[in-house]
Amino acid sequence: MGSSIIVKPSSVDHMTCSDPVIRELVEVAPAACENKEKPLSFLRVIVGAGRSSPCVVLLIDCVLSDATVGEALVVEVITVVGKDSEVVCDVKIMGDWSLSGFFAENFEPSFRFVLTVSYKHKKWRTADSGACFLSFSIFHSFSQGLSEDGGAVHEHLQSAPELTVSTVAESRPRARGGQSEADRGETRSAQRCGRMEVENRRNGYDFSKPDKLLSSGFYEENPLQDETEDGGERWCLICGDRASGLHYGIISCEGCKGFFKRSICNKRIYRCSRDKKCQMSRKQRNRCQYCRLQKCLQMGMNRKAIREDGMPGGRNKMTGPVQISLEEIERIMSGQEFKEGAELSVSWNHGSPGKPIRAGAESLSFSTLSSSHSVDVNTCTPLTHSFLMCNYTLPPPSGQMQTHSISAQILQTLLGQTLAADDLSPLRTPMVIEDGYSVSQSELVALLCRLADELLFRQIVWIKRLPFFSHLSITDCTRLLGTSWHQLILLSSLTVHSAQILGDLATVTQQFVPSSHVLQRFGEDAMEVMESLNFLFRKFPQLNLSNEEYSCLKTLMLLNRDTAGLCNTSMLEQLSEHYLSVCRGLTEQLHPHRPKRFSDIISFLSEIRHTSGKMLSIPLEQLPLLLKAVLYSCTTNQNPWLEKSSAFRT
Amino acid sequence: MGSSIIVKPSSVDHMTCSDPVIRELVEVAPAACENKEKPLSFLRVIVGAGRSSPCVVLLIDCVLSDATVGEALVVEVITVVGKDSEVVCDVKIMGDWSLSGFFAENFEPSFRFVLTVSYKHKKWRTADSGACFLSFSIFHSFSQGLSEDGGAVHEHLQSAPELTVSTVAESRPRARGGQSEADRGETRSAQRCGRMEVENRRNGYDFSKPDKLLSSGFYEENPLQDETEDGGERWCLICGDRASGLHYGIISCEGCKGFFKRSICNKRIYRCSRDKKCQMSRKQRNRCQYCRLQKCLQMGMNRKAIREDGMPGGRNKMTGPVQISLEEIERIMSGQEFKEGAELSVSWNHGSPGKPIRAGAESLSFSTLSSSHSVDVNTCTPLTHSFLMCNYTLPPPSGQMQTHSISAQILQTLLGQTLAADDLSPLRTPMVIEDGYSVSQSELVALLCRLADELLFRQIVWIKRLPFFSHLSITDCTRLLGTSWHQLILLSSLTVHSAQILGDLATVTQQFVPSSHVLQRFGEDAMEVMESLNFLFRKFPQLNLSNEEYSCLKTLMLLNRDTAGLCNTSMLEQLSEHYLSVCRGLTEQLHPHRPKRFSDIISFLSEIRHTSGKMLSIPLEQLPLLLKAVLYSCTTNQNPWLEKSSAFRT
DNA sequence: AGGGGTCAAGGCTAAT
DNA sequence: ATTAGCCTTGACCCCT
Ligand SMILES: [Zn+2]
Ligand SMILES: [Zn+2]
Ligand SMILES: [Zn+2]
Ligand SMILES: [Zn+2]
Repeated sequence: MGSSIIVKPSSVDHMTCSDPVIRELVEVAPAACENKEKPLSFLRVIVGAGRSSPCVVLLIDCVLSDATVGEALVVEVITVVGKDSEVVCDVKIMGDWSLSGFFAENFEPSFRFVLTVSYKHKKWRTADSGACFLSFSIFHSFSQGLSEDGGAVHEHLQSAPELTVSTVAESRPRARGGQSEADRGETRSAQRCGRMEVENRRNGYDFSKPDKLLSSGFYEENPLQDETEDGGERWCLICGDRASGLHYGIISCEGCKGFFKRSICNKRIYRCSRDKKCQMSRKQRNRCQYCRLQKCLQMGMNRKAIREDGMPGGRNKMTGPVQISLEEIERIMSGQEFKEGAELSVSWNHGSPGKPIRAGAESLSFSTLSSSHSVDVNTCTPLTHSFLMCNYTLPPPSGQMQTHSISAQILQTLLGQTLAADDLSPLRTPMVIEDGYSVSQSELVALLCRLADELLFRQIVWIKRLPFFSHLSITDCTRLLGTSWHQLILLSSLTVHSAQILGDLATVTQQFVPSSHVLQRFGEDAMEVMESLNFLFRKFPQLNLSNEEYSCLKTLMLLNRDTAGLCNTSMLEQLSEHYLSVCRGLTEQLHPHRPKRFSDIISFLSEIRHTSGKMLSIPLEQLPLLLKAVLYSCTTNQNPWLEKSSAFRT
Repeated sequence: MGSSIIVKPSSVDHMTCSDPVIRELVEVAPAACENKEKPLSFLRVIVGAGRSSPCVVLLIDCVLSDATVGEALVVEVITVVGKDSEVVCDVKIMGDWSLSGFFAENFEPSFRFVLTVSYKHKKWRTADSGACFLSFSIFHSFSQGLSEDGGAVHEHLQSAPELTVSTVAESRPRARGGQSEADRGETRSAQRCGRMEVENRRNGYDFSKPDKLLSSGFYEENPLQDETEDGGERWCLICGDRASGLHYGIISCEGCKGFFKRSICNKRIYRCSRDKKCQMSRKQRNRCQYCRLQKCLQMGMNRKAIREDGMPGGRNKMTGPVQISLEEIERIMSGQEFKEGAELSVSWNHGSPGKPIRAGAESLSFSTLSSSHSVDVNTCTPLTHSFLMCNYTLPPPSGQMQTHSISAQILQTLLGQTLAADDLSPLRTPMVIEDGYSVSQSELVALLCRLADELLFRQIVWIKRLPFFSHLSITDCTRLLGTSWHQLILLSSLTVHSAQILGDLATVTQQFVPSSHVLQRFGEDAMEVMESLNFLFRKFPQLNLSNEEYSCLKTLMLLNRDTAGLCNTSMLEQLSEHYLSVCRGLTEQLHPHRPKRFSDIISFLSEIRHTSGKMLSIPLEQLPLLLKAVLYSCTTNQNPWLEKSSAFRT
């Protein structure tokens, strides 16, 4: 019979919390010994981070019957996105295998792979992994190493129980290492239908019950991914109920679909009896029609997807989600719909109340901008670098007379490109829970990790879209990102995504009750970070940053001069100075009566850098409590950021 | 600049209502004078009828700049079907050009052509005309000349306004003749994109909006046509929506395709909440599933084309349309489907209610027929003509004992061939309109012309398939057809196509509101024809003609002894007598208890001849009202032909 | 080219 | 009257 061993990736202590990727095993070679023991009965792949450089490591966790440690298991990896080469490599059973140089060489924020495993003259192939996204942990360990002692994530991992316990299929030899979990009914039934299931997930979050808190959301929504659903379900972006697919452009449930249809078709006008901030959930959604329709529009439901002729069936040609401005939403909600082209919203200085930057104001009209305001670019650093001159056919700033047109040009080229690079749409990571659902520590950790992953993904995509990206080396890009990723994420959370953070995420954290263990360990560092975040979430939005200022700031953060080991420092410094000048110009143009505004912004930039750096040293297990405290403080007693109070407007 | 003249085909007063054929002009010779005025800026070809013989005349309507009347315009015609010769001919600008002897020489019901035009050292070529079908007008003027004064069609044409006004492309010289319609925005834009458009269509029907009432339907559906789509589209035989091709044997839309698939696969049983006569259109088709499936089956959708294995095999030419009986349809619809072979339907004497002859009973089983009934061929005129003996290996009627087998033989040869010659499938001319669409006079005229064209086409095809066709001279054939075409068309309308006439066409006519002008001119002749048609549409179906009787009758009509100028009169007379005998035998065999039935049938034959002859003298513009009145009368107050009332059965 | 499948449209209707 | 689960539909897609 032979003994079976369980291969643990326990040697990999630098691995953090990306989800284990596990797929159905497809036997490639004909099964020679059909009913006998399968030599390889279980295999899962865990996507980890490299130890010495920010790269992807695939950890192969498998169960082999009749094997001895050190035996050769041939693993062939075919990455579909990223490196397109087919690599054959001998892997020791207890080893890991790194997608050598992945990301560090191509700056791809996502990839997919197929593994072919040979062992004892048999061959298996895993199903396509689907889209895998870089985990923020790839940078986390580095940034930690640079700043603090680096034990935080490790510690969290150590506390996760039975990370690698796995069971053997039908033949069921005695399982070693950890209690025998193979006796559970679900495991057996899962195996019977030919799928492998993971018994214990990282962070202890039970991914097999996605209807509780989270689903794959961002991970599965990406166009990269194909139909490898694996029981994954979608959740309504409006109320968090089980979604039945895309409706009017966004993932939503039958209820919200029908509600939106009825509201728009019948031109219904609702009224909120409270403060137009009613929370949406499965149970609560019917309490306020006004807020429900508001959220439908905020989340991007597209009125154009409603058929005029009422013919069912068929497919719409071009109906994605539509991001419209708050004023536009208000206008629709109040029935003041008028002429065509109202969908094109201009996101600032239109008497717009509240927060001009937020998910949903993507379509900014530059012509409006450049004709009503002019930024004096002559005070900006002159652009001398070739790509700034050639690629965008920018005329040289040769005199005072052309200020206006040059300003428009620049806005439409460099700043415009920079602004357009950013994805201002709402975060896809589901942050909606059922009414009274109690959120556990591990669930909240998982949610935060996912949020961080999505935010990181967006930053990488943004960088790749920046007008100067192609002029940077991948090495420099990686270095810049390695230094600034947490700053960029925090800045995004404070601005574009603040509504979701202070709204949906805050709601989730309120349903989390920290354990006494966590409470006891909440230390000085965490307190300090809490204070800083509190300050930032309360004060930063008061700046009322425009989208353009935000773009400049984020670029400035990326182009951090403190980053070590850069090659093309001169260009980066020039760029940095240029964006600084543009930002100053914009600020002074938009708020001429507030001379201190620009220096305030720069101070905030510094504060964000400092705070995000300190956050890295906070153990992951403390973050749920930390966030709960911050978000509670910022959303309960008079919160000016979610109100449209004019007291804080200039 | 030179003056431009507009060439009118105004001298052609014998032209009737075929659609103008107009195609994009393709310049063959390199454009020597690019930006200058084009010598030939507009050309359209109108297919007309010859004056002195039933043949096709191509009328060239063109605009020439800098030309004088009488100048030579060389037109080369390449007919693709029909005469394959290339003819070069000098054409005076104001002349017409006749496809000399076309049809009179080859009896082809359709043709296509390419024109090459030379003028002032430049050369153009029109795009392939696509399939052109003989218009019934080719015979109409002759039949008129034979019977009445012949002014009817002419009169209609005169009332059509600005038949030949055409505009000049880009250069736009002053247009002469009729008000300048070139100022209309659509015309200009149409010209801008390089296509020639006709401003005023014959009959005033706007062919550029095919979704309104009619489309090319029958014209473009013919296999003669290749991929010269030229905006030509196909239309669902069930609902009139835009078709996406052949599905389950017939031209149909995606919706009806999917509906049929789901209905059959899931063995759905529907119920009609009304009278099982719900009209089908794009808008209405979803109102009654029962009637939709019924029409799918009526129109010939083939359940065998649905794959049981689920494999998406496409190239299956074995699955054409299937015509099944009403009972069979009812059985399918009610879910009483049982064993195999039910598809083979016998269309008579099965206790079949209503009308055994109708579009949809093509697959008649002769074996069943010959074994259960025997027609005494010894009472028939003996067949002596050679082709009846040789071509079909018919044993001579040598004794009484073989009556049975001879009968079967004859049925399978002469009568069988005659029956098989006819195309019993539904008419392809679209007769489905949107719900509340109001049909105009000119639209209805155009529809009736198209119907007549298609019915004539079918008669020509039928004649060419008749067992004795190859033994007739083309001259005789043409003469026979010239005498009987309207009789054949009316007979078809009363029998095979009565369901479509009394159904779809009746519906269209109900949407037509005649003008006071038309109402006032509705004279005595029209009243008389109306009475006759009323009688025929009400009484003729009560005969319950079988397909075989119908075939005999139609052949008898064709072989009219009154036709003048025939060559081979002896054979024709013998054939006529033979078919008369066969018909009498069939009638007595099938209805032994109704001795007067045969003479009734012959009386009807006479009545049909009389009525169709009188119809020729009715001005075309009176036909919409006439048809509306007849069809309204026949479909509203108790109509036994569309019901399955057993009161009228034998 | 014409099968089958997909999945967001609209429709229906019992609960509320 | 509103809601939402479930059903029907059909334009577009992939497959052979
Ligand atoms: Zn919802
Ligand atoms: Zn509300
Ligand atoms: Zn249809
Ligand atoms: Zn019906």
